[in-house]
Amino acid sequence: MLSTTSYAVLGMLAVRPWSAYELTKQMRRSLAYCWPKAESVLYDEPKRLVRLGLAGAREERPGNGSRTRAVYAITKAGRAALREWLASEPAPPRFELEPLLRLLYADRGGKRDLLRAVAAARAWARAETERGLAQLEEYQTDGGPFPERLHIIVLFADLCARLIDAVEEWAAAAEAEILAWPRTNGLGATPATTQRLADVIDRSRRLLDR
Amino acid sequence: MLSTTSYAVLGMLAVRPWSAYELTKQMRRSLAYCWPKAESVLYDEPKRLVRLGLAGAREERPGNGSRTRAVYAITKAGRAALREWLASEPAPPRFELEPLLRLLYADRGGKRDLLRAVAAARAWARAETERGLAQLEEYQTDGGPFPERLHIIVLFADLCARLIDAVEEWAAAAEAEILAWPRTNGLGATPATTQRLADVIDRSRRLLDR
DNA sequence: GACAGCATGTAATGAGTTACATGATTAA
DNA sequence: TTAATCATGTAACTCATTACATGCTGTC
Repeated sequence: MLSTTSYAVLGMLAVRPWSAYELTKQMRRSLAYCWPKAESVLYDEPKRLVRLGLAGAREERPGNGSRTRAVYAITKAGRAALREWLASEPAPPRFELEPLLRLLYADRGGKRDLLRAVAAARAWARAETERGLAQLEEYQTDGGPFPERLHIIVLFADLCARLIDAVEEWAAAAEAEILAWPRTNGLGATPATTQRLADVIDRSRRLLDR
Repeated sequence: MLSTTSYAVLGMLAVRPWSAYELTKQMRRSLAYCWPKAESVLYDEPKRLVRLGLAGAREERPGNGSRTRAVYAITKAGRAALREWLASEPAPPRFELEPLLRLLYADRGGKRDLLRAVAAARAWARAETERGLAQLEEYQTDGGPFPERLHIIVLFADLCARLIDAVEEWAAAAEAEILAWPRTNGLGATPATTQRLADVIDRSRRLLDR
């Protein structure tokens, strides 16, 4: 009856209490990599958790007389619900890649269009790597905000980085290949395509053999 | 005003005409990898495209007297809209990984729970690889249903395979590390964590240096 | 001749995003 | 002192999923 998103928020509250705004900041550092949502979710979802008794809200007037805000904390019942969810079966991964969608129909557009989509993917990957690297260096120097959770955080970052790397490496190779295309449509099995197909099959076979 | 999902469907109609049911079959072979949606979308969305004049519907009584069905085909206006969309800037990738979300809060559950989530990711990756491999071998032997589009399809499959590989490789490594954990919480910077952190940073730096 | 499964849809509900609103703080 | 940005939220609307409905087709 709760959505996965509810548990995503509940899990953050299990780490420590946060205001909605603080949750949005933290989301960019962690949740966004595995469960991306709009910020407004972090204002709505905690209210629902409170209604269900899984979290509590405390009105707070931070510092000197500024606007009051709600700070949410997990409850005993909330921890129990989270434990129960953690013991259940996870849903499979889902990748949303608009640049790849554009590739799929690239034969209806120009080379320019396709190169732009691939470049966008690559630029995204490089930017994410840069952001991620900064965060990781923080962990290395001072342990970050939750040093006792570092064993989890680093394992988490490892997969994120691998996925982002995969996008970058692919985009670089794709760019090179597409540049050599005379046009976008009707090429079929070019030598490069045949070679790449063999490579992909090879990699897949090796993976399954492990 | 149209959603990306609309263009995803419009793009399929640009390849050839399909009935809604045929679209759902095809979705499993391509769209699902970059733009996963429920099947019902493929019954609703074409109607919208027809309302907007971007597609046409033809009632068809397939074969011998079975139930009639709608077959959708793109129109001139539809091709123009698709071309225009292809020339626009794509949205950035988004990864939804519930197993990774569970890792993020793994210190609230047992090792058993975490290992299950990681195993689910790994099993998913292996199953996808198997499915993908079968499809790729088809392309290799007979060119598949759209041989003139193979240059696109193989480039598409390349990224899909890389992403799935990344999940599998990570899951295998993660499984090994987690098995060696004495518990899920409070470990912080273990030797394995420190090493892995250094490795991830290293990979990121090398990527940015390219 | 009934039961499973394929093919074709529809409707209700819930999730998620975008756009807006408003108060406080800081920098020019 | 105005403008920009941060901080805190709300509302409208769209999108997406889940569950259901129904007819046909083969098979036991």
